[in-house]
Amino acid sequence: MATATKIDRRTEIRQTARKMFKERGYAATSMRDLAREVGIEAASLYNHLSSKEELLHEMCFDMAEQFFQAFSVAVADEKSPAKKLRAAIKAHIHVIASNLDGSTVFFHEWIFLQDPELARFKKLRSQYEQGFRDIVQKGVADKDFKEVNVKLAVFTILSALNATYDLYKSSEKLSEEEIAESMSNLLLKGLKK
Amino acid sequence: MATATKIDRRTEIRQTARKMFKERGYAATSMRDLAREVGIEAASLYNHLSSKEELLHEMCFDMAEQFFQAFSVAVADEKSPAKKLRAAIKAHIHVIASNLDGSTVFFHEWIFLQDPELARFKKLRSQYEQGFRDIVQKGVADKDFKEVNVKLAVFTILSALNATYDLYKSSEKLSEEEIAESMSNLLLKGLKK
DNA sequence: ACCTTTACCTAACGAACGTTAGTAAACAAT
DNA sequence: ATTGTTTACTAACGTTCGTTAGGTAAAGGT
Repeated sequence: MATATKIDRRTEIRQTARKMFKERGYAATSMRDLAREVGIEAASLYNHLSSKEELLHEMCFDMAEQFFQAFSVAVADEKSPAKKLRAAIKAHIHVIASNLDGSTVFFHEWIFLQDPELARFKKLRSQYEQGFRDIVQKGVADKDFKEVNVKLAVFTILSALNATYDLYKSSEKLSEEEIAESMSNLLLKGLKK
Repeated sequence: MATATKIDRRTEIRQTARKMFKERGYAATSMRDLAREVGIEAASLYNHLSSKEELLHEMCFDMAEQFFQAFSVAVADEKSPAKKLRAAIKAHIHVIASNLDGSTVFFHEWIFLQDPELARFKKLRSQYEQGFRDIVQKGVADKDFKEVNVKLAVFTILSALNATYDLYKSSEKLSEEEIAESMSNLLLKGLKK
């Protein structure tokens, strides 16, 4: 059982760390805070991890991978830019909804990464955004979308999507599908009749 | 000149603090870091402020006031919900563009406020959001807007707007007016032709 | 039965934290 | 000329930080 126990503790520590980094932020969460929450001494944490920053690093890059994975699967099935965009939006929201703590850390705490990884992280982010821009660009080229500023449009879309983790802590009972549907409609068809 | 010098230092400290809280976050900015940037000793800061948290507190509530002020001025001039919304969007973006450091702190660092002020801050935020919801609600009632989920629509709009501070550090030469115009169009008329 | 590994502990490291006390110099007001 | 205020300093306070060293007891494999 040694291995199984270890994996459980490992997972528990990472889960707890995600929740605490989300709630108080990376810089304001101490290893002693984390240890207390897990129920062991701070020094004992180091049997399961090599540094505080490693925790953050893992969270950020794990989420990045999930976003990439979900995007490429979602987009592959669709033909038109509009459908691709809707699918990408839905996939993005799904990843957030399935990883509320992790995605919050991903969006807010990546600034505390140190520079070889920080640069790699930024590059991944911009690649991901490029995927959205390619879809919108194609839509404009096809005369299916208006002649918008593509960068700004994608910025607007992703900014709205990236805030959706906030929706799940309110008392409103909105499902993932409702959120994705409403946001897609608003962004594609607008508020005006 | 004693008074003038004091005001200058006071202002300089607060300006520098805004910039540093924005760049590294409140928790990761130490009073010694701040003092070094200003060019004095950490202890000397306390001639110009009473605590680190006071700095954050001032920044957050000063920005809140600016958002409220700009909103009410902008909305007062307009009649239709669509025009009110466009004006509110423009005003909101203007406040951000005129206070890039302060607004970033306002959006990201308010979690570090302590509880009497934290609660007050949250209430102010939700009042501000209600202003937007009232406009959209009116638009729906007037059959000028689609029958959207009002809370979700405003959430989407404000999430997009609140991220715009990010646009000014990119190399793109987008003016405030372009940003406000493009975002308003996208949110009101949508991406699809 | 012995040896290794795992998972925790206590103790401690040097560094950094926010903040206070006490003081000296510069300047303004009387 | 004197007094009081402002702005800075050095020194230090008690606390907390991330992390390491070294030890112990139990479990697992051979």
